[in-house]
Amino acid sequence: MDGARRRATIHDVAHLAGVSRQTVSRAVNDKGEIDPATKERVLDAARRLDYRPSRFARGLVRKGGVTTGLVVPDLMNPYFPEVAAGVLEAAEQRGWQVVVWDSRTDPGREREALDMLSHQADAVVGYFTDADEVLARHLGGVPLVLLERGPRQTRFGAVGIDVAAGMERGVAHLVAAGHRAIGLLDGDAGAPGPRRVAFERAVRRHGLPVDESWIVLCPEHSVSGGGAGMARLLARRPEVTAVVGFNDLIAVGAVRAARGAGRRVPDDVAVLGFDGLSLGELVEPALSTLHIDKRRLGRLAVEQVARLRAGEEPLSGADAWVVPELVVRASA
Amino acid sequence: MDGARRRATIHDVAHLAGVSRQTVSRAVNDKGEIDPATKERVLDAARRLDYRPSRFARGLVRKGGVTTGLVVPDLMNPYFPEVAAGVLEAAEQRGWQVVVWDSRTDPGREREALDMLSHQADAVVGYFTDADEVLARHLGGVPLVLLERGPRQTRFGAVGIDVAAGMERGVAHLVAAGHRAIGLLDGDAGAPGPRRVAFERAVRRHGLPVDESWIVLCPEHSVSGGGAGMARLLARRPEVTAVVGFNDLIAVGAVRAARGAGRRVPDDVAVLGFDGLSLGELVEPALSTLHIDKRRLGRLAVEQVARLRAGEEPLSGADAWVVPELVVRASA
DNA sequence: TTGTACGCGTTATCAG
DNA sequence: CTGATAACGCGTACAA
Repeated sequence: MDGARRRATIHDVAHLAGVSRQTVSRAVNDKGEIDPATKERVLDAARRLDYRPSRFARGLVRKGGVTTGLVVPDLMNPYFPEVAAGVLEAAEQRGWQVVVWDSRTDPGREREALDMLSHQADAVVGYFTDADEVLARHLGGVPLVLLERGPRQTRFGAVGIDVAAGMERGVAHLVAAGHRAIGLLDGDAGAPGPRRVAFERAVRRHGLPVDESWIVLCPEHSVSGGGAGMARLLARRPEVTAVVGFNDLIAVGAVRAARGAGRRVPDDVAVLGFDGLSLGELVEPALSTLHIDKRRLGRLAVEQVARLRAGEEPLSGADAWVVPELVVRASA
Repeated sequence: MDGARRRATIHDVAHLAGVSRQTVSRAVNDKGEIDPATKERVLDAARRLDYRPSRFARGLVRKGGVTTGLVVPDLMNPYFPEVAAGVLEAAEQRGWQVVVWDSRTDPGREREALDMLSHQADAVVGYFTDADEVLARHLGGVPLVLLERGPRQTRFGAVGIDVAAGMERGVAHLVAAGHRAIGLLDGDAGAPGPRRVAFERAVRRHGLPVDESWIVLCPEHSVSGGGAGMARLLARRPEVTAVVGFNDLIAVGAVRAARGAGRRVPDDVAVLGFDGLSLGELVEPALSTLHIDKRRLGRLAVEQVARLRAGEEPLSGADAWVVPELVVRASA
């Protein structure tokens, strides 16, 4: 009839039903202490006016529930729905709700998300690339928990992944299998990320060669991005006999590119992923990978938020730190 | 120092800074009309008290932003993150935020989600199995848009998938390829769902046999669920030469089960999925499928919500109806 | 059983 | 530039 009209308030309902606002409140909230007849009359009026209590007014007086924001870089990458599932699970247990933002791996959009969430949420957890300083500026004091950042790297809450330990295991596995020419399909642009640093260290420790010629950047973090990266690596370092991918998607792309270039996997070149997506079991050959417990990551993040809010000591050490586990399948 | 203390209000800040609440408001909201010196003093006090404006109080007076709830059955199924991405995208464009719930395909949890969201959200979109009546009871008048329900099937808003048209195309393709013994790996328990109904109709139209012996139920909607279903179908109808899966995950499971049983795909048995997951391109053989534009589905749902809220006529016909597109790859 | 009066935390209006 | 005062919409003692 008229969609642009202001929404009905409790007052309107009271007026229409010929009662006081208090009575309306009782009827709507299904309290006792009200005559069934009037209650029906009130409810009817409410229905006719399409009345719904304002969640703001209600939250104001009832000390409304907790809302936390979740910022992920890319919902279409199967990795992130899994950590999101962990966050949702833990949040729900506490009766919290979570509003989700996809930043599309764009620092600008990450900041926009913060601007929004710092107003609408009681806490934020997510993936951010900016430095603490700039994050703080967009945060307005809202508690923040950074995903996949070491606790020593930020003054905010954090839940990390022990990339170094994972990479160590992965490289050791490859070396044990006899590989001496190992490449990295990296995903971190700009400064060397944890994976690259850990990779170089691990490879060096085994007395193998490493320099930037063994490392190619895959800005895409996708199967096709991995394919492109692998092609470049193959061109630059034809003698390569094993590669580890920044994540499973990239690794899968590497497998396909290797095969496309006429190499057998794992016989000619072994491929190791870093994620543990269930997708890895489905491809041919099945992907060996450093499996990360993503759900746990999400749950831990929520727990950190809870501690921050309570003013408790944040989780630390092994409790706020998930370590990748080597899963050997066919590809390596 | 003390986490359980009540949060500081604007009043506390005003008191500490020795100004009025109004001045605090001006400082915090970065309005003009305030002396830089006092502003700094106020901001300092706010910082010291860890003051953050109540989003409820603010929403109350400022006519707060729109929040919509999104309820999905299973975030770990790659299908749903994609529709979620569509919802988030469209919502963000309108400046709305969306709170996400995973119902784990449990009607009971779907209702819980409604109970919660009907209080905290201005609208809800999602997957629900209950009948209109019971949904309405948990909805308290909040606008609802049902995902993947025909507009004629509900009194709420809806965005549908033209399963019949899709299935028609799929079965036609199989028949054209010479298949005469076609099975269905269904996913809808209880009453026959749209896929099953459409399947039976399409197969019959081509003069082929159908009865429940050709149809097996996969309650799991996963790769392993599909595998189990395929195994049963193979046992019951060894002569089967083609199957269509309820979704791509189930179809992938079917492929693996078929191979495990010594059948070649697609030579001995063709497999057709129903989803269009990008995962389908990665498996071996690549999965033929009825591709659904899931992002669009999500975007349309948000658009429906917008119309509902504006009191406009909801989208209908082709505009609220996404039709699956046959993508032929290797598996069929 | 029903109504009155007040407070929740913030912003807007209008004086000063 | 700053400060009273009045909403915003609802819940809850307390009184009738």
